[in-house]
Amino acid sequence: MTPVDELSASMEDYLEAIYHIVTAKQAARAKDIAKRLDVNNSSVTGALRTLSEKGFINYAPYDVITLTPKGHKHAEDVVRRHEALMDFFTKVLCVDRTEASEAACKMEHAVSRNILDRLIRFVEFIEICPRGGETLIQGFNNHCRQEGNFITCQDSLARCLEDLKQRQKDIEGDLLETAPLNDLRQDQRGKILKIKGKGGISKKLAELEVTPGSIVEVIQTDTETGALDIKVRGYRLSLSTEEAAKILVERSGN
Amino acid sequence: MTPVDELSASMEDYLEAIYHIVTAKQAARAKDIAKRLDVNNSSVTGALRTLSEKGFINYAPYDVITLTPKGHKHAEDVVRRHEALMDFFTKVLCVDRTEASEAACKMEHAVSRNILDRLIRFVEFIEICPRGGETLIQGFNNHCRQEGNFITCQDSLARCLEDLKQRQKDIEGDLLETAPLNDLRQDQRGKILKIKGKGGISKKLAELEVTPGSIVEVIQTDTETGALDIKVRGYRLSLSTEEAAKILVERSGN
DNA sequence: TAAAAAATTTAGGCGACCCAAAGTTTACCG
DNA sequence: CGGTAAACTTTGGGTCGCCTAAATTTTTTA
Ligand SMILES: [Mn+2]
Ligand SMILES: [Mn+2]
Ligand SMILES: [Mn+2]
Ligand SMILES: [Mn+2]
Repeated sequence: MTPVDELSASMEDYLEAIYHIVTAKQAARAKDIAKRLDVNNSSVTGALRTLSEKGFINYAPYDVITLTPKGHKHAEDVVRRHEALMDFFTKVLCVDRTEASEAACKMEHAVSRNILDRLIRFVEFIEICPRGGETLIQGFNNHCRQEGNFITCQDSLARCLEDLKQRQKDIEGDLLETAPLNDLRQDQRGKILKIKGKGGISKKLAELEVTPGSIVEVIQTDTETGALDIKVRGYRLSLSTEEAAKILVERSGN
Repeated sequence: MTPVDELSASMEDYLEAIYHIVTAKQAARAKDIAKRLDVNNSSVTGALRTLSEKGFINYAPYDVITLTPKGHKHAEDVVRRHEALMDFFTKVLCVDRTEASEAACKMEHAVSRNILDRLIRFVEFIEICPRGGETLIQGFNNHCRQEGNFITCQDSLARCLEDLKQRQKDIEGDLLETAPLNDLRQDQRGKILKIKGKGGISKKLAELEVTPGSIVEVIQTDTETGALDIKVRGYRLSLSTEEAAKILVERSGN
């Protein structure tokens, strides 16, 4: 049998499914899982027993299913891999979401820690680098489609220069500003300049290798409490206003 | 049982191993395969039977193993996937070769046709695009390593502009020239400008979706016959001098 | 509250892998 | 030619993931 802390690809998919169902509703039932993964009910029971034996889920026959802390953590990791691959496929390679998600769900079990990390950083970099961004992706798309009426290196270079100069103008007009993270609104992004303090959130971010230069995206804001859901380096985090205030970012011009 | 034309991940690995062994020596023996894949001899026998039944290899008990045309074709496809992922990991993500190869060999079985295609084109694009290339990758590496002394968007953009201008100068001095593919030497690359003729090589390239704009790399040249081994869109091809002469490329400044 | 319906589990089976140990075949040498 | 070592195959046994059919439990409904 596989070691108690490890999961086969199939078991990871079950765990992932449970995670999504538990997030949407309160708890998962075997039937939901079977439907989501398109497998037979009895297959689910078998998987549940395995996951339960290994301590990933709370499960008793006929009872409702929830994740243990260990299971939750592992599920989040699977989801992170899934989303990271998905982001790369959709944002960089311009593959449509359905196909990207299917491929991601197969590949997520085979990607190594380190390569995943580089991939996340690469997408981040392409999105934020002045020579990357939208226009690079556009250029890539043209490159893919070009049939005859392509451009020479020289022309291509000239165009790139044009493009960057234009962007410089845009940015100068826009005057990028520095702001605490809690000033950002939903869907805005920023580049981390500084993380104040030593313990608490600062430590946590350091553990995740979130450093100045990393890109943060605000996923959601709670208008009442001011709490933020952010995504950084592939991780989804929730921050209180106080915590967010400690993070200084340069607003991304977008 | 899986359909007769399809192979499981495991069987693909066996096929891949056989391909490499057959390429190196004349034919493969069960023992070589077992050693290469680090599995038990008896597992190899089982795999050989399966591959033989499905028509991928020529195999008789106690005899030497070779690939059928069908097997050769499928093996080349597996290798193409392996190399494409490997290229992306090493050239773009800067992962070291050993790790890249391991990861590629796991992921190669999960990557979809379309995504593989986009990936190959992306690597090609990054290598050839003026705003991509070496300096972009360097920028990416800096982005990964930066701890505190990172750059703001504005500075970053200025640097990029500098870099592109410099490159423009380099290119102007170098004056890129147009040449038939057979003029390129080993390890040189070029961007396809035009493919002359209708049938033969032209048709074959069209089938592989090799079009003007695609990047060709010369892997090896035969000084006697002038034949070329090239790599284009992830495919390895052998061309005679006459065939190569029909392909007009713009020399890559590298 | 008892029967019907729905959900879940159990039992049994299959295919794809893999391994250890035991048995065969082959190649080669004195 | 016989003996032997190396290479190879077969046998038997185990895991994993999935399925169907049948049994069991829970929930709904009349
Ligand atoms: Mn998956
Ligand atoms: Mn997934
Ligand atoms: Mn492989
Ligand atoms: Mn491989």
